[in-house]
Amino acid sequence: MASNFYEQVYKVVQRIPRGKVTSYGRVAAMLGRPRAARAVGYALSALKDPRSDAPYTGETVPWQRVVNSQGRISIRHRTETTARQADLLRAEGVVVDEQLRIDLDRFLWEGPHLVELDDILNQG
DNA sequence: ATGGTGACTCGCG
DNA sequence: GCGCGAGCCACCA
Repeated sequence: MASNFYEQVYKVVQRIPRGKVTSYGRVAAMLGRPRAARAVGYALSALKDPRSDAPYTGETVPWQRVVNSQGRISIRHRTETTARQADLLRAEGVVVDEQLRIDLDRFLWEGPHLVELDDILNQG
């Protein structure tokens, strides 16, 4: 199992199918840390300024597919980033209304089965 | 080691 | 449904 928490977050996020979303809390729960939602958000914010040799960047990790538990794009982002997230999601078919809400009954990704998760974290 | 910092959540009123 | 307050956690100085 990868020792770096951020790396695990990125690996799981990369498995979110196009056109689907999940929440920070759910990603944390998948990693066995149900209360580490904030850390997940922090991990994704770190994608903004990656090291030059970093394998995980905003280009390789579909960060836009992670929203809050209410199914809303976090309004705490900088306005421009929020708008970009909405655009990216709409571009892949996710319906985002004017209040930046997404219907989780339609677009929520339930996550991988336990056996798959093990492979994701170990192999990637 | 210690404390500050978020792209979070949940429970209340 | 909305705002607030209080936990919670990995990172980094």
